[in-house]
Amino acid sequence: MAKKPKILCVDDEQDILDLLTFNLEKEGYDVCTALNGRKGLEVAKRELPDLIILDVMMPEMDGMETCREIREIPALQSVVITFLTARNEDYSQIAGFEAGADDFITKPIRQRLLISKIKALLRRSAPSDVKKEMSIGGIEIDREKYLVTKDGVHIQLPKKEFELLVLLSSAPGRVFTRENILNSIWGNDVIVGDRTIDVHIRKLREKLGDENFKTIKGVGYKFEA
Amino acid sequence: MAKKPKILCVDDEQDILDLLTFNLEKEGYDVCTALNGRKGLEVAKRELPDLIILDVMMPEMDGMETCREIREIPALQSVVITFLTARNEDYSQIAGFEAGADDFITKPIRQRLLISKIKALLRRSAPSDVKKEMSIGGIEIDREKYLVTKDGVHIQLPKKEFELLVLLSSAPGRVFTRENILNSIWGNDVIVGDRTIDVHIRKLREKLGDENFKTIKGVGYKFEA
DNA sequence: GCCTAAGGTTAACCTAAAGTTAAGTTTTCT
DNA sequence: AGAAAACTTAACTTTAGGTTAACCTTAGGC
Repeated sequence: MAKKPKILCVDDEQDILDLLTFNLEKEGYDVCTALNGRKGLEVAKRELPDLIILDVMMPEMDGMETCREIREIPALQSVVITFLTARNEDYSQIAGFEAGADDFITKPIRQRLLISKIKALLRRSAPSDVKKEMSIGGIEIDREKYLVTKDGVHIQLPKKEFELLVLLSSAPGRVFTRENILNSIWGNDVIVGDRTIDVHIRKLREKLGDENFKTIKGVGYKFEA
Repeated sequence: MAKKPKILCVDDEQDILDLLTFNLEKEGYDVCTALNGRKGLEVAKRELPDLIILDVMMPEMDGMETCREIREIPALQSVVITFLTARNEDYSQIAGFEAGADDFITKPIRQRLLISKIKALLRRSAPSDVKKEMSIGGIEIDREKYLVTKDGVHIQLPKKEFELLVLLSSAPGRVFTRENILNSIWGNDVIVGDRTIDVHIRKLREKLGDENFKTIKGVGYKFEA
């Protein structure tokens, strides 16, 4: 079997954390916890869990805010986040989905339902193991050092170009649609013209070789060796 | 932009269907409806929607049963299904997840919440798409990479041809009618001549081998190894 | 075995999408 | 503040690929 999925639970009540931990560990998940939003963010960065359960109501930094900040972190972009809310808080669900939540669990927690939901959510999400450095076809990319080397020569790329390269190279061969690209580099809300992407692609092609960046007309772009 | 996502709503109350249709169409979705489970199954087979909203309580064939039967159909295995339930029916949610549901929407329907949920579900399901690669009779199809390999040789197919191949190969051996094909690749509203499909089929036969694409005269086409 | 309708073939045409360039704008750095 | 670098936009060109129309072939009912 694959590695145990890791779940981070964030709630300000220790009782709830215990309850979640007990039930989730019984199901074979690897559980970690945090008592508030800020700590949750820290733990999330360190542990890179597969799923995060966030209480909406927390002192200091609430679930919404935590969720938004988590979504800012590139390594956690694809993590599944579900909120924990009191029943009948529909209005908060709307804001929640907009903050980047994937689902909601209502209190009081029904154990069987909790497990079913978690399973359904994890079933849908793909495993995400991202390496810090990579080398494909003479091109080396070091995401942490913000450095690109082609045939042994360092190339300093501007931010947007670098982000685009990182995105495309995160799954070599995979096609990213313009929508994909806009969402992950510019964010859902920012609107930039379509030609902007082309221009950045052009720059990359100029600097790193035409042949590595393929256009799939009507679909998007992909990076290949 | 990508093709409009297609949503099938199944409920025995016309009022609810109208409400759903109105709200979803306003958001730019392609909506179709059915008044009971059995009809829902029929429409689902014909239209191959991206998401299905099923009322749990329906005469004749209830939501659970419909859901189970939908999951039996290969072409619909990865469709997102959400149930429509009365509030406080948690017990039915457990059974629902086990029947293959992805989420629940509670009545009375809150419009903003409905839309948020639908968006979140479609967003989540889009990239996963369950199986990304498949291999039938020497032909490998990788949806992510938008890449087809025949006997070890990469073949780059144009968008429409690729979509057609993906559709036909999603249920090898099954016959897709021209109507099926038009509905799922071009969408309900777009109208293209009949010969257009033939031309794309021809291209596929040229590139991937005549023998794999069978014509059933008067009915449609099927893909076989 | 003929006739008809469904399907096959081809090449010309058309269009939406991507490429290109240069001119603004914004940001960053000294 | 001023200059340089990065980013975005706009206007224009190019092109892949989608569609069509006109004609040809074939299956299968009679």
